[in-house]
Amino acid sequence: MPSLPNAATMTAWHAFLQAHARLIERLAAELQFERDLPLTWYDVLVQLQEAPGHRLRMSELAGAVLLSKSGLTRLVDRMNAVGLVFRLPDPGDRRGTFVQLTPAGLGRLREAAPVHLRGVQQHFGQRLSDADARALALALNKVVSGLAGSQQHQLINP
Amino acid sequence: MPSLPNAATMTAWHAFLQAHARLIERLAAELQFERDLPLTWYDVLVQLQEAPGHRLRMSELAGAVLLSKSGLTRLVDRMNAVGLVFRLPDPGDRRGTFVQLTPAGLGRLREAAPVHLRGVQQHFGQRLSDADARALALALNKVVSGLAGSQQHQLINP
DNA sequence: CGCAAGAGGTTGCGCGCGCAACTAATTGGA
DNA sequence: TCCAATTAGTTGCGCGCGCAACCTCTTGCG
Repeated sequence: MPSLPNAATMTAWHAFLQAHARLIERLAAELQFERDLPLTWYDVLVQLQEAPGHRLRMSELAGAVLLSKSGLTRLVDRMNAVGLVFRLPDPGDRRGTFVQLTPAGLGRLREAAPVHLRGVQQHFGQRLSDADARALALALNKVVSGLAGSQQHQLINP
Repeated sequence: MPSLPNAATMTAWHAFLQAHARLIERLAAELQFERDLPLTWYDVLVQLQEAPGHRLRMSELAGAVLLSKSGLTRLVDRMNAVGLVFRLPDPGDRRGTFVQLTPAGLGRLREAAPVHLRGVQQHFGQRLSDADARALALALNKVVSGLAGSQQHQLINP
């Protein structure tokens, strides 16, 4: 049975929440105002750009950008409507759908990336020593792998 | 002019985003299913409980829980409707409104806190050594104070 | 085979939030 | 003193998201 968090843990926890909220707010605002691009759209563009053939299955993409299936469906609808991505049926599995980056989408990403990366460096990287960054990555990856290991919350008996 | 983030920074950044998304999702789900309480409500209850007289001004509370004014107005509406908090005019400044915890609200908080704190320990604190926790707090507080210092994004010339 | 069980996506629906406009009260000059 | 500028909070509105139900296609087991 787990005990309660100690003071050091709670301090880290509060700093973590504060940092995330402020950083995301700031980065999203910068991207929106300087490149007219929501952060969610940017995430999709990055994931597709990194994927082989610049395309991913809907479900893979949903997992990568931490969105629900329905949320991604509508997001892809919107991005498709303005020509940044398009849908492509999977010939091998006719249930499946690929999402692929268009040249326009790649262009938008190339415009936006410097703004976003500059923000990450300016508001996050710049404040951290190399040791800080390594310590952060190490500690938070422990947390992530711990969460990935434990299973879904038990809701009902199927 | 800021340079671009290095590899260590980007690694830390990705771990940070992953950890936050997974942790919040998990903690919110646990609180919802075990105590039928949204995480946002829990945050409000905590802030009020910590405040002198168990009450805060709307604007102070909005800042503390990282919500917009309108968002907090509706949230307090809902929590008031089920008797966890109530509004109280400020006699000293008749524009202002206090929000105060009811006994029922304090009760709900006391039921919920062990669940939430157990989750923080189990999914976050437990994975971290004392040194990890201190390093996290130190690094992230640097980030937060950096953000607090830089001013609002310049939108228009008034 | 043939049909039940499961997986991939989309749609109906409602909710929580932010933005901008608004009201009411306070403050600070000229 | 008085009125413009500011501050506190609420309301109208629309958007982005998750949940659950649904449809289609695939898989596996008799």
